[in-house]
Amino acid sequence: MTDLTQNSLNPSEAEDPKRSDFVRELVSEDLENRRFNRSVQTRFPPEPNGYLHIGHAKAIVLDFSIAQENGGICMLRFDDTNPTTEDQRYVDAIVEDVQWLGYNPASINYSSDYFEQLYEWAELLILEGLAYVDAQSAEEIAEQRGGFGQPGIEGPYRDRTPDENLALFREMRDGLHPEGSCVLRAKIDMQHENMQLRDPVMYRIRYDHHYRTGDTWKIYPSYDWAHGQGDAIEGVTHSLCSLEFSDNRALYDWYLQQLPLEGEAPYQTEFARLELTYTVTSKRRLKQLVDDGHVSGWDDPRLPTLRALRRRGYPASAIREFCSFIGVSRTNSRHDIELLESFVRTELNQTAQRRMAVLRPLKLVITNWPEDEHGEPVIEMRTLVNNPEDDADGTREVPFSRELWIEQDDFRMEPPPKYFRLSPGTEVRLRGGYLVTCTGAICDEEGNPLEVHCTYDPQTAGGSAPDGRKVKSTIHWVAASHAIDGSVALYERLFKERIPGETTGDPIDDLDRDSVEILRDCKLEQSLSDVEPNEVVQFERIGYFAADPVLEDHFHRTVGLRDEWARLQNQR
RNA sequence: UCGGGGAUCGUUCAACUGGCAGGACAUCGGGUUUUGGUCCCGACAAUGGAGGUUCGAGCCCUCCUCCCCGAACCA
Repeated sequence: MTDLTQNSLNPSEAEDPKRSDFVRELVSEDLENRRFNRSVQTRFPPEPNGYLHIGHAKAIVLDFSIAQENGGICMLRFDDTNPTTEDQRYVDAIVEDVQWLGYNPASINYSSDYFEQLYEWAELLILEGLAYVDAQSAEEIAEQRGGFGQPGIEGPYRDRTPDENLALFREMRDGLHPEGSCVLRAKIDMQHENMQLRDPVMYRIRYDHHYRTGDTWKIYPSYDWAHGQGDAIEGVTHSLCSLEFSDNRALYDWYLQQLPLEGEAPYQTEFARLELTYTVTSKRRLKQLVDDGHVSGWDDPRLPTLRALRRRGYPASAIREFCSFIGVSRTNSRHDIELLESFVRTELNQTAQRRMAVLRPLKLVITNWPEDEHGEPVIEMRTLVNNPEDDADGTREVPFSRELWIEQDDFRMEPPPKYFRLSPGTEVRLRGGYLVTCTGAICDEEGNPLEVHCTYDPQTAGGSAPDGRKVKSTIHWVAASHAIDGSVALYERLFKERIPGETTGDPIDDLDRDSVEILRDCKLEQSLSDVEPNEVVQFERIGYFAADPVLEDHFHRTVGLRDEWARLQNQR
């Protein structure tokens, strides 16, 4: 189960300094001109045939914030006009994801609830001679539609009488015609330069079971015949969608003009969808990754789906902030994934509690550490700050003793230039513990360190020296006697290329086959066993990690900390 | 080929609709620091091209170039 409770909007988001964009400008103009006699209404209209991803988040944030900023409402509407591909489980998942993102739709609607109304309106168009039943094959219809620069031609059934059409259409509804045998088409203009207006299909016959209407219907409305009408029925004012629907706008308007609607009709505005570097956001590509087993499922943390980002530890607020920051335009663009990550870091830096975890352990022994009366090493409790960015998070007690685990990366037998961490003869701080000086190390035959030896300065409890001397590095540690064993999943980008598939046309070719690394012998600070499922903590000096919702002591790397040392090394 | 959109620092979003091209991320440099984190300071860097109008053009006009979308009984 996923925790969906902690997603109220930040106050800072509500009073977001008004950034203007062309959509908001349109809305304010409409408000000034009193175009609508109803409040601003928007809707997020997914088709329940897949899972929501970061691209949808942009649309969701836009739809909801436009409404919120103007005292209006935003609804969730499932555009479920295709029984072949849609399913209730997608509805459930989408509702959950929208909620997790932090939004409560004013209502949850379904295009399928309008099937009856849509059907009546279709008969109306037929009666007015604006729609006809075409008994040609899909291929024939496509052929007659013409092409870019070539006008279409009118088919043989175009001039049937309204009565004939009505009878035929009712037969279609009643299941008297096989699938694919005929369609209802709007009678517009086969020569129109906009192909969308070349007698578009309004209804097709499908004998599939619809997940909501069951077997009630044998005919299903097309997207265009359902969408604008759904908007109108619901009272939508501003119908926002992505750029590829630009050409559909004329049809959207045409349909609404033919119908006896009250009040000003909604109108459609298109904007550029969100693309990100090093990932894909298309239902088809995502489905392929899942179906072909390139990832473990729709919530594989390497995916850009909302459930994956959630599992990975991305805060909903960071996604929201990111989406409103990037704004909205009509330019095809691809944002750096780093920008999203920087929003995640900014949020998590403020909110995530700090803990110590050693991912690749190396034993460190403090040779002059005292023993108790039984000859056992003393266990000393050290007090560590939970979050330097937020005093309210308080402190915790962490055991410290003679034998500790430290990160393999934090010791070098022969330190490279600029290496500030432990090496023979150097002194470092064990965070919140003591200053220790390395006296040497036991190595295997190949020279790999097995155990590092240090002496500690008893005067430096807490980590500062009374004489004021400085050390160049602070490293994290976990007491060997109290460490819990855990595992960690380190994620890299799923794709090696900035624009997956750019060169070959197939993103799969750019898949990084090693995009996840599981570390199984990690040593975790005791308190890490208390972390709630999906909670994100910072492993000091490493990154942000989300507790797996089911696996014990397993963490997913949300995002790493910026790493100056790694950058230095890459420079050479 | 026709129709519809688009083009501003490396990436993106701005520029009060004709008045010194700004921010964020990234990069580079510096400072602070018990996280090589955070924070702070600084630097780099752009109006696709050619004409025209204007005192003045990213913005207006003309031509050109390049990119995206459109010929499902998908959405």
